[in-house]
Amino acid sequence: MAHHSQLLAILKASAKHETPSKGKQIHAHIIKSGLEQCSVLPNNLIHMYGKCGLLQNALSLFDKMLHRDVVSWASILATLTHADQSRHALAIFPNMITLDRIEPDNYIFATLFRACASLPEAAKHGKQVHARFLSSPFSDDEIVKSALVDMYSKCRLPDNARRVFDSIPHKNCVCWTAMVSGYARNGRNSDAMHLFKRMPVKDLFSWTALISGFVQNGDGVRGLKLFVEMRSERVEISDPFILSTAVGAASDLAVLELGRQLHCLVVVLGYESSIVVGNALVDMYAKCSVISAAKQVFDNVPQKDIFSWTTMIVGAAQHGQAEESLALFNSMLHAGFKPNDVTFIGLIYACSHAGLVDQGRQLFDSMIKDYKIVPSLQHYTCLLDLLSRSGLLIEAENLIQAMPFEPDEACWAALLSACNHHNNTRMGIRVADRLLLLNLRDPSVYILLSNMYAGAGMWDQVSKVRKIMAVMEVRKQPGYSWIDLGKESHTFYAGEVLHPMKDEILGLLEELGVEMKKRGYVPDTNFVMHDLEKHEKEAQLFLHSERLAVALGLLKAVPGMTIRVVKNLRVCGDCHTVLKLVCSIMGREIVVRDANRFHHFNDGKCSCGDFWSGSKALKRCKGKAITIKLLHLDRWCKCTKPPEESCRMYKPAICHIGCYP
DNA sequence: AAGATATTTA
Repeated sequence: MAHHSQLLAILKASAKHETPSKGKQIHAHIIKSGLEQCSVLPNNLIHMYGKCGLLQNALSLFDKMLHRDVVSWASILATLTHADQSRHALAIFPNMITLDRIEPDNYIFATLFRACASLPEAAKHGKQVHARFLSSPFSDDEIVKSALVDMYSKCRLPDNARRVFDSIPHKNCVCWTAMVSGYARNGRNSDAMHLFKRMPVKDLFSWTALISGFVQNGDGVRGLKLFVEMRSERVEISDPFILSTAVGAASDLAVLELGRQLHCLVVVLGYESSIVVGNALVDMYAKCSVISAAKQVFDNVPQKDIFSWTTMIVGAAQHGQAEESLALFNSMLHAGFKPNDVTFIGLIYACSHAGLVDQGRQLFDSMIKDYKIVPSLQHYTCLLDLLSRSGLLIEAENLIQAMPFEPDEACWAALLSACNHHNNTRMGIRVADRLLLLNLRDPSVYILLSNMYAGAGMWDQVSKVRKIMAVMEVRKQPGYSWIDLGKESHTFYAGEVLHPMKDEILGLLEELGVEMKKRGYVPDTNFVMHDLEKHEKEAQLFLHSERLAVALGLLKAVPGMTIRVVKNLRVCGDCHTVLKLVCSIMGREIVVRDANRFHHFNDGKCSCGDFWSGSKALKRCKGKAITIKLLHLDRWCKCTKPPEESCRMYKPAICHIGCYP
């Protein structure tokens, strides 16, 4: 057999190419010939196993080693960290000092900080190790400082990161990117931008860090503009993450044409079979309301992972295709995947919106028993929604009392809405009284309250609620809707028509109104919050943003094409009725993505089965603007700002995304 | 002789 140095060379090659078979043979040889006395070969073996993803082999070798040195420790800690076992790494680190009597060196520090970075709650631990690092002989090491910048960035302490960053005399691209990413991921957009501009050398990583920060913070337009700028600076796209980020921005904004262009770019650049990009495309088509295209892309993702399956399951669920969600779930199990917490949220949501009570309950139980997943508040909210929508109100009320979370506004509102729907006034009043004690954040919940009290003839309570509503109205986020017409996109706010085609839009709506009345439409003014005369309320409904956007679509979109509109809030009940009539009068399919789900209007019917008024269970408030936390999927409709600038954004995008100018 | 730092989707 070969010499020591040749063995080393083979181990290095095995590690580099992640092909462990040769390396394993050498392991056997090392044991047979007693070469494990010296730590060099075993250390390389640990490294090789780590690189090849064979954590157990690495651990058992490490445990058996008689003479571990600092390199053995660095190798095993790095292996654990890369295998997503950072907790384990931090847990065994003290043994290095107490049992093996070895002091950490710069490699150890860098790895430990990386481990803390992947555990955002480990900031305290990280700070202790930081103190130790400062008093060590390695306190000037710049790689360790880079790792520290990254750790503080990921532990939501960007200012701590900045202090370390400023202490690095010769900054390389890695630490610049870590710092830009630190600002970007913590919502410090202008700091991120400012620092990015000062970067002496920018590479693809830095662009990705910056752009993904903007997208994650709800500014998809800004993110896409930067992507276009990056393209025009001819930065080579040598990995898929930037593409998945850009596609993700198109999903948030529901800009289908831009999404399609990005899809073309993906194909041109040869990332069609990348899972990261494939999953983003599936999500994009689902969120742009073309669920059939999502399924098509999904079917063509070659090596599906848990994200692919869950994205598709959730997408189908949001489009009201419960059977499809459940069928996908079966295929997923068949393919050998283990569902996770998000998968079950999608599944229970699907059951809830399709009235599949028993299925949904079984899934909830199976999640706990068979998959050992501890249900979160979102899971309980979905289950609660399932029971209450199906009229199992007592069971729902018991659940809200028994669940191990404090029920929030959204939970009570879900139950109240169901009491309303199923005409259970007694429980409704009980729930309404409960809600009235809370300082409600979602103004539209008060409409439910008011209607509930009015139904019971409790006029004192009605006037009390109305008074609160008058104050709330001021704070209410304006409703707006937008429509993507390919080369331009337009945003409408409720109550105003700022558009060059104003007259045509209003004219069309008038005309449609006449035809709707012939078909028996009577405006339902319960959905107007203001205390106004009846005709004034009707005038408000007439200018709801989703109608204006649909009208523009009918006027300008290619004849026969589906009209796709996105609304920041939920579609109001009256608009829901109107859109059912409009789709049938015009013979056009209309799809509206609202804050809660997708509504496919076709042939006078809606895919939601008219249970639109169901729960607001999945709505949460965050900061000033209402963002929607549907299905615990934070990225859902993160547009806290409407994409109003996108009219100008598109044209350059079309030239620059696919090819250079 | 060997080990370390930045971008990512539901």
